[in-house]
Amino acid sequence: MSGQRVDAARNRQRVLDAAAHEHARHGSALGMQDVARRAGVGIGTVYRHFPSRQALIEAIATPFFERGLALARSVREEAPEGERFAVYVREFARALATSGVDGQCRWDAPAAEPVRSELRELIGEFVSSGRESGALRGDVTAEDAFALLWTVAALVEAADAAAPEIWRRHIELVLDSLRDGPPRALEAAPVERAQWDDFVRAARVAATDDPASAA
Amino acid sequence: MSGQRVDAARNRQRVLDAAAHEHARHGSALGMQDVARRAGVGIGTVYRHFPSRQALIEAIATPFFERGLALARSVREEAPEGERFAVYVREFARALATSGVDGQCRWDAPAAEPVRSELRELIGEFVSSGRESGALRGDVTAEDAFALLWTVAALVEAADAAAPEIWRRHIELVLDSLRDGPPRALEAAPVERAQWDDFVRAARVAATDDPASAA
DNA sequence: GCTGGAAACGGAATCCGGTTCCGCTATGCT
DNA sequence: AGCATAGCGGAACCGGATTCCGTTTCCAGC
Repeated sequence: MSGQRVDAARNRQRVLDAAAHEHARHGSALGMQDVARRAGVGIGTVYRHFPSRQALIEAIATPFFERGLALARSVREEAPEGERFAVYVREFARALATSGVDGQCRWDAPAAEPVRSELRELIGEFVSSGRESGALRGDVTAEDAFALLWTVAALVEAADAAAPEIWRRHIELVLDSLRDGPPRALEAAPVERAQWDDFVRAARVAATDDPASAA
Repeated sequence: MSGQRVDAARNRQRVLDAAAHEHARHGSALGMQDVARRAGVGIGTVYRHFPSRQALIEAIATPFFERGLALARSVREEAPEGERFAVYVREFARALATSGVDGQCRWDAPAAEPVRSELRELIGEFVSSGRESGALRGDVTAEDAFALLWTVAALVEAADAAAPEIWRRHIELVLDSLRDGPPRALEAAPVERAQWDDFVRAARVAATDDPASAA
């Protein structure tokens, strides 16, 4: 892997760049032919570096996973013990909403295992420190927190950038369910019916497919 | 639509039956050729009745949506005012887990609009009656309830039948966030790390694709 | 009951996009 | 410079959705 020819390394990078560009436009529906053309290489070359479309997509997604992990690390450094999990969920959602990743390159991709594993550690820490400092209910587990992260990801993904109000409010609501003590008044503004309709519409389009637009 | 030939009506039904059968086996990855063969008709006939694969899948999913709606109606009749939303969420999750529907035929399909619309009405009723009877927090809206349903659906879908403990527990947790008064002790058993791993594995397979198995 | 023509049908042909294959080329080591 | 080989390009292959059109079936009118 280290002893590869310089031109090979250069091409690999070109493909990666081209793929990122295509992915930004067409989501995970990107075409291999298009990637090859944009990278200025043959399709064979694309397949030399990434054995399948799926592998290519995962390769693009990797930086995103790493950013998610880096985010968790910085939350551990900077947020007060009791608030870490809540802060992370909010930041995670924001990152996801702006990242443009979609279902095909979820964080459950096999290649992301080490990242996910470390993230699990961190979430576990957040939960236990939250419990110890009395901010989280005593019966909440790391797995609960993970499940919550999972559902938040699904909601954000469906809403995309279309309707951040939806997931912002929902996050506050469910974070409340983990909090120790009586529920607080929601700070987020209630979601209007019209916003909700936009959300559903956007999710529908995303589910159907994305013939997307140009730019 | 009413004045169609009898053979056409018969064939349409055959296609629908065959498609349901294939869908049970291969999920939304069902093949048009296979459907045609099993129905004993030509592919052209399949396309005459359902203009695209997507349309066919939605047609199969319709009964599921209707069952979801029927479920809501019976909950309205049979559950006490304060409990209706909670009961519905649990039943909805159970139905989803056993229905075999997957992402491709989400309840956001355009064809399901009338069903979804009536469901929205019912959910709205559940929420307001729950609030009035003091079971739900005063600041919870129908849209909050919908968002919760959405996330639960995502979690159940990912977990499939693989790990019901995951979503059962999560549902109790988030229902708590809507409940008025202090959080109760969770009745559901905590999720073991091993169960969680199974869940992630299952979700990963589902996301990758479903080459499924035979039966 | 017979017939004209519209509605349906069947399935070969087409389109499309991912993947494979293999002869050719550029690299870098001796 | 010469050679072994990693790497390249892109035509060919393949599977699956969709289209097209000649043929068949139904049924309303005679």
